[in-house]
Amino acid sequence: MKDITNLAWFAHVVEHGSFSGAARALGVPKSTLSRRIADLEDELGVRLLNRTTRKLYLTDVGREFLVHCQTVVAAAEAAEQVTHFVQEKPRGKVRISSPYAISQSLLVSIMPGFLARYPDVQIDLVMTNKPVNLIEEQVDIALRVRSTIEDSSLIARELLPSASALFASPECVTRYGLPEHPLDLSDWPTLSMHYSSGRYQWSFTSQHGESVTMNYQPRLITDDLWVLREAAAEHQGVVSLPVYLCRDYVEQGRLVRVLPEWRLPVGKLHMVYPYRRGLLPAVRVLIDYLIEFMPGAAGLAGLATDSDA
Amino acid sequence: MKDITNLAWFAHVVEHGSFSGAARALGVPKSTLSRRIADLEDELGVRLLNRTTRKLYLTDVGREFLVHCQTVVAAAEAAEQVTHFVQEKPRGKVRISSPYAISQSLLVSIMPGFLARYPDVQIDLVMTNKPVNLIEEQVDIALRVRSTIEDSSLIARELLPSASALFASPECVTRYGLPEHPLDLSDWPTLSMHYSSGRYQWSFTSQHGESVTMNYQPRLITDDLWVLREAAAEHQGVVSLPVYLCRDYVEQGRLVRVLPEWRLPVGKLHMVYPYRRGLLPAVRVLIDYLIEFMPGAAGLAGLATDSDA
DNA sequence: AATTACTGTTCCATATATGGCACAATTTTT
DNA sequence: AAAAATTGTGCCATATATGGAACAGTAATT
Repeated sequence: MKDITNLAWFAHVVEHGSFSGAARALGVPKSTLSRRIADLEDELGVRLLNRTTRKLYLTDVGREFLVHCQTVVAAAEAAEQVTHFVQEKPRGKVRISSPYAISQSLLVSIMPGFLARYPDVQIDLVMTNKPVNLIEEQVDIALRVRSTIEDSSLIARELLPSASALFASPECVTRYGLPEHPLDLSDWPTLSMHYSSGRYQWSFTSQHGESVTMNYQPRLITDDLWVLREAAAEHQGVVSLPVYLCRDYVEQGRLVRVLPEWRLPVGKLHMVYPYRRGLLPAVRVLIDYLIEFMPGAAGLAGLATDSDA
Repeated sequence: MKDITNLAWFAHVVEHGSFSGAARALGVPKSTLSRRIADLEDELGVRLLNRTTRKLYLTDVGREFLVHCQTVVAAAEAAEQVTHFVQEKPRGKVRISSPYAISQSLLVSIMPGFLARYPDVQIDLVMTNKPVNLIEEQVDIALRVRSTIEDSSLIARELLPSASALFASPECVTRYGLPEHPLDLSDWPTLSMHYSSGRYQWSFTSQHGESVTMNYQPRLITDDLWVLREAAAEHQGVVSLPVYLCRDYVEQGRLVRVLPEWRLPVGKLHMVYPYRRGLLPAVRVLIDYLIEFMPGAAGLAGLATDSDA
């Protein structure tokens, strides 16, 4: 079948009872319609309509043929309807990928509000600490903590600064001595998130502008911040963690901030999504919602902002 | 919806799992396929497929959309199937129009053989003595007795000569006197078929080549030959009738041939059908069957051929 | 590690389809 | 009776879509 559109046009011609009428309804020149139906008949080797200059008569074949053509039209309209449906208001599923820590601390606190505001939207929250390929994982939005997002095929929106600092248990500090300078940490056991680069280092900046880069060999590598925090609280070593994650533990005396005068690079919580012309309303409103409410959620969760970094 | 073919192509792309595969299967360049699907997505404002260079991923919308596209494909195939069905062997209905007399004397005798030979063909025999418009009456084949068929949009096949002669009842001949010359009929009551021209005349040719044209005012005008024959047998006057129609009555002594030395123009039984590229097998075989068996049927029915005209 | 094969997309000269017009045929209106 | 309106089709300059080649990216193979 060369051009299925011809089937739909044929159905319209029959239903309007004339080429001219159907042409007007379809917004197509009647000469085109005439030729296309004639082409269709030639291709099929069968006459569908007998024409006088004034009236059309369906052939027997045409009559049976018509039924299926009408099915084509109905199915095509139903197909189009599907796309209208998800476009007229926020509807359907949105897959969002987020690291565990972010999900547990920030997302969970704002999701109820979002779900209440958009009752026809379902959220599929994929929690993972691994870097995700948005297309392969079929994810609409991903949250990432990075200093910069380099992938040009993605749109990146900066949601929050996410300051990190070094933490260790008081017991560790007692055991290894309170460090005054980054190099004092050289014989400390260290913990770290997994980095695919395989290079583990801290880049310190003092309040006077002095820079020190220090390589270290982590005793524990994992891809979950919470695990790292527990390990640190259990005296396993010193670790770089988001400030907001540790605030409670610091207040409880389970962790202390190490080298508070030296800053580590401020990461940023990014939201990334693929560049797409037709972003669905459901995805759009989640993006907007995250932009609007994530900073507030971070405040409630005690996330470090510049002022307390 | 601009081009419904795109829906079918989309379905094929999904089912093959790749543009290249679908392109090969459809016999379409993959560049065309790629562009058409992209156009479709733009037109709908929705992304149907997420592509990597190696794999395709249906979006949620695409998945729902696909169902209807598959319906389109199935319906289009079903439509095409309808046309194949009636083309692969003689099948379906054939409407044939024929004058009453021809139907009753000739067609009925050969129809059983035809119906037996082609069990999947139905014949719709429209008996009428009025001139039929093949298209408006939706007739595939019409039988007509004319000297020539002038309509160029029709294909005319000559089936038989159909000689006519004048007949009257013996009683009439006794009453008005046996005519020796056409002009002897001038005071006879006359009967005639209905002619739309409104001009009633007999054109005689003698065996010596002499021509005489005689106008007359019919006492009875009808459009059925059988009625005319009965009227003549009932002594209502002289009438021009096909020779074969009257043979039985002549043998029974109910009618006699008048002016046997003077011939009337020999009409011809024609079969006409519209010129169509795609003549269905069912129509084709009926045409062929009539050409093959009508002469024999005429012989059995005693239809006048040249030899007995 | 390097090579090969194959993916989907883009480009652009070329081939194809389009659509305004004219036309013959017919119906409706004047 | 004549004129106006409307039908479906054929024509042809023009606009649109096509499809082969090139390309960048990825997976499988060597």
